[in-house]
Amino acid sequence: MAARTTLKDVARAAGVSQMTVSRVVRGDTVVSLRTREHVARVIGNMGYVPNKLAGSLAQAYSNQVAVLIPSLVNNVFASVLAGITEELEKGGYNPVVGVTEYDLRKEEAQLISMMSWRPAAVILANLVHTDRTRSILENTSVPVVEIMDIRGDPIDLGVGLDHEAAAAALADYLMDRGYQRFGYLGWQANDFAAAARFRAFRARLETRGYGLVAPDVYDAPPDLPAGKKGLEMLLSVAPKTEAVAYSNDTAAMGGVNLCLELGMRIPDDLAIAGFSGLRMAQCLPQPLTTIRTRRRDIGETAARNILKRLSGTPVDRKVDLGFELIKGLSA
Amino acid sequence: MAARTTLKDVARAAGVSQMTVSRVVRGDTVVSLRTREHVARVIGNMGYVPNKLAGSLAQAYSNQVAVLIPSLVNNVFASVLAGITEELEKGGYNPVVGVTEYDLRKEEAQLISMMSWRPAAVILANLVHTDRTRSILENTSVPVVEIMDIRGDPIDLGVGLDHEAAAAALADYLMDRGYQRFGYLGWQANDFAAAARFRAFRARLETRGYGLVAPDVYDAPPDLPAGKKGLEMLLSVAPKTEAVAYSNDTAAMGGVNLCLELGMRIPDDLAIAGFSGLRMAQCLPQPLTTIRTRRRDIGETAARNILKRLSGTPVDRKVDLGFELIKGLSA
DNA sequence: TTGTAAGCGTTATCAC
DNA sequence: GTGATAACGCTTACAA
Repeated sequence: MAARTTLKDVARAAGVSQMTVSRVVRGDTVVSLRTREHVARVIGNMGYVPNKLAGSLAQAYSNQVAVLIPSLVNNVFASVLAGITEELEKGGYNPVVGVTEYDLRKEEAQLISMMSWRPAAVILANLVHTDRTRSILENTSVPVVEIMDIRGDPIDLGVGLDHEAAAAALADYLMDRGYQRFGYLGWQANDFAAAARFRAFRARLETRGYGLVAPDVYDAPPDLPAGKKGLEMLLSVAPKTEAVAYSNDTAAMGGVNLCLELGMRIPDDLAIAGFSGLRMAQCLPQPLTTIRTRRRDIGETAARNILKRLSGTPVDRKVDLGFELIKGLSA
Repeated sequence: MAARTTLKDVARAAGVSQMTVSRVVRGDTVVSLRTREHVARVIGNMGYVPNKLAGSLAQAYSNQVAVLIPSLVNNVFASVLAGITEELEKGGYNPVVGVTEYDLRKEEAQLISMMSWRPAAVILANLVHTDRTRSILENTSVPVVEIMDIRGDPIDLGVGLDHEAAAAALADYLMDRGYQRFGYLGWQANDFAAAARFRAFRARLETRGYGLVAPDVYDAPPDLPAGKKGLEMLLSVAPKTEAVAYSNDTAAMGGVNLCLELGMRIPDDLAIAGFSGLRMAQCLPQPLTTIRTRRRDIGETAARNILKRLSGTPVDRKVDLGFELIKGLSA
């Protein structure tokens, strides 16, 4: 495409004005059918591609939606993003993805960078941000959706679940099952939702007179090998642990694996619980006891609410998609 | 941000021209230190955010790189994307991600949409595209990198591995181990790299007088449950199968799981092999026999080559990152 | 139904 | 060093 063909080129070739071509491109029906067809043909021949840079500049807004998520490798956010993408496309919007790596500074930097593209809306995770980030979001005129955790007050819109309630429900379930010596293995110290779960889990144990024998939180990606290694270390410190709660299903699968290798019986020798409700973890010989969250739904709902808001439809300020305790065979 | 502050506003407030402010924003050192500091202060106070729409329009190119990948949920592409993102950021570029769902029509639509944002470069998967897609890519003046499979001729740049060679290597290994009755379980009929592996695997068996007892290819996401179910069906058709090659590690883990449940010994009753070399699959009680690919590296290299090309440095047209046979305990 | 003119907020270019 | 001016390619508002 040596010299890009522009509206002007098409207009000249079609013998009409730029505006008429512009109208045809955008499907404006005020243009007579005759000219519309004529221009459309010329456009096809010339391989004209509209320049949205110019279009959005003229319109003050783009059809891009800024999406800031902590991690792409984490299956949870991959699902959320899939939901966002699918739903956004229905409205003709495209997600522009930024990865924050659970780092609020990076979130801020990414947001600033994205705002300069004049997105039509912003989606980001959790309710905790830097002051600068908050200030930008509070002052923007475009819709902002904070997803995942909804305990607290969203800046504009919120979609997710109550992570503390979820963790408490799991703690209750485990205590009801009769376990007494609990361990906790968490990852990604900057994952605020996970941190909230950890605190709530521990607090719930304490309200009923129990406590954590050995809590450990690592600042690393919560993958299967990590879950294995974490449990190894925990057991070396507190070998009498009866039940271990993981911050994450994938890591919990690592724990299951270690037990298999050491010949420990689950849940008799050690009970294991996860968080997320990944399909994968339900395929273990003993399906994992865990909390199922509606990840994809969170993404879809966030996107849908943006579309609603952009079209002027009233939207619920906060949407709680809830969670579900999966009573597996691992605890 | 009721009325956005623009370059003009800042200029007025600082008592200089727009151009001077523009220079300061971009870190142009021709501006005297005095004015630079002064203007920087004013910018800070006013909370000015540059409008890249306008900037890129004026410059004819943006700092966005279009990235078209088949799937986000698939861990392989999540890693590739992570590599791309990290490396691109070093050069001040941002990825704009489009998901094609292994559908060439969607790839085409996404590409057209992205080209209208005047990206600085394009990254997409595989060498197979629609005619229209090819034509757009052949005619663009920006760098284009086709990743994953490199057997064949890239339009511009290519980074990946030879999937057929990898599949053949795996077939050889399995035959050398003495297996004779092979099954194959693949997913995502439109995944061209996977399809190439399937053909190559079968072809290699045939050159040595073997063949597939039961090949099955499903058009669904290759997750763990799918791998389990696929194997169930395969064994019901061909119970005497000795070794099953999976198109994908995650699905292979499903197969391992089924064996555990059925009490089948691996690899004595059934040998299982995967593809990708996910860390997760190496944490099974019996590490999976598989082919390790350098996913993250592919992303990094693709991005690095774009940066090189954009800065005028010569670049290898095709980069083969190779693969590695992991001799696990599952086959 | 179609066209004209004036921006949108930057940057390149060339004076000063 | 700094500034005026003309693009960049489109859309809005209004005129014909």
